[in-house]
Amino acid sequence: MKNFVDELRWRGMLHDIMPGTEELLNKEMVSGYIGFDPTADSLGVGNMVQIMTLVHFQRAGHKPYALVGGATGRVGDPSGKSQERNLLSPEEINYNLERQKAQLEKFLDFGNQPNSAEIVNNYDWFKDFYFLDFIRDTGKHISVNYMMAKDSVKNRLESGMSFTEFTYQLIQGYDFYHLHQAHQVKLQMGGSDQWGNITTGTELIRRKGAGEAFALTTPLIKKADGTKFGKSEKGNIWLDPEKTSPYEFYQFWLNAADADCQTYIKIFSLKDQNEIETLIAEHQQEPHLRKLQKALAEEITERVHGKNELENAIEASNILFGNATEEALRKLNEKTLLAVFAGVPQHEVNTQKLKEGIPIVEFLAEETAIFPSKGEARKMVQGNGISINKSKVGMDKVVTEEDLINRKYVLTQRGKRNYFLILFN
RNA sequence: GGGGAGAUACUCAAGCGGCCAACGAGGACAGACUGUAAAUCUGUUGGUAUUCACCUUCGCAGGUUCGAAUCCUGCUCUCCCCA
Repeated sequence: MKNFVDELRWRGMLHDIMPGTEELLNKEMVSGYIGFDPTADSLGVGNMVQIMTLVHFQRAGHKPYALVGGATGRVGDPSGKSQERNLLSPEEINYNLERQKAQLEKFLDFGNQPNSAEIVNNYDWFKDFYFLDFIRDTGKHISVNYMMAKDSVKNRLESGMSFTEFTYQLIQGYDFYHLHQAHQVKLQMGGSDQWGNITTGTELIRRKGAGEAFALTTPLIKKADGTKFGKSEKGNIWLDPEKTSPYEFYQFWLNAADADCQTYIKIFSLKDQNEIETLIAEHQQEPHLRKLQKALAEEITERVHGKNELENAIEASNILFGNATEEALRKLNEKTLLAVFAGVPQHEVNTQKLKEGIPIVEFLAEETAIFPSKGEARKMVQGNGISINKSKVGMDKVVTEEDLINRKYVLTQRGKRNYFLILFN
């Protein structure tokens, strides 16, 4: 049995740990769980820290439980929230749960080993709970004073919070108790913002005389520039390829800042300590090669989206950012082309107009709405900022049938990074 | 209730009768450099027009004037001081 706590420690994934936890983990196979909140129909990279915690937990020989919050999702966790949350309908929650389950299965081993992962839904044990039973059997053990002392509650006393959210910690606490009784789960893990909720659980277990329970939290990751991890300009980075294309996903990791990717690789990579330390050392020697970002992006993209999608993402990146020429672009078949430019804004133009040829400014401003006005389009062309099919164009450019790729497409670039795929039909 | 100051483009902020599509700063976008980075340098930043030029914009509505962001009147809103 590997030392799980040590593993988290060198990876920088240990924030807080209850006394006795490490001893327990080194003594026997432990069942531990982390809860996931079904407020979105996909997990995002922000959830990956927790997923990886479970992965390392399982790799150390322990038994991971992923709890999806069918019940808690109906209440709303006030931790770290400054406002009361909107409640989702039961249908939305169920849909979200199913999607998240499928994603968890990509990371954890659900086979037939003693320490195979399991997914549980707390709605299963809460759905038949009677309110009176709950407040008698559970509420009796936890005082309001204790609940009020939690940061998640204290921080909201000024702005106000509903009774519903106030009770959240009891519900989550009861989850722990239930898993402790039903599955001998002795450890709950989570982000450091969950410490309060988790200790309500250990407290409940202790007061109900049910035995020992332990807790461990991971730090919340922040980016070096202080902004929130897990978001790009376009918004959240999701694990669902429908919501964030594998290409965008790959790019997200590839674009990580130098300072950040040293933290990330320890958290998100399954490589061992030696290998990671070597990579970091190499990265510091030659940061411009960005070995870390590449290793990180490749490993994670492959795990989440598979080898095929990773290769497509790399290929797309080479075409979009490498020195790919017009020839390389023309060599792509239609399917790859569309895959590469999935997520790029598209415009449709009538093919008839091509017979005459479309002057570049008209093409940019009127036919495709890439620019809102002709003047702006003209200035950008004069400023050497427009490429058609990877080649810079000047004011004399006229778009004709010769420019079509696969007889249907014209790739337009504003600057280096903004692509527009024009579809002729 | 009394007195004062102000409202300018994405934001801040000049301009106070013609030279104003409006100084400057920030932001944004693009170019060079670079690592698909940071920093730096350069350009663009109301619309139409290849040029001349024209149109629309300085809180809103009127007025004075050959000509108004600029002067006058009314209105709306904001801030400050005294009660």
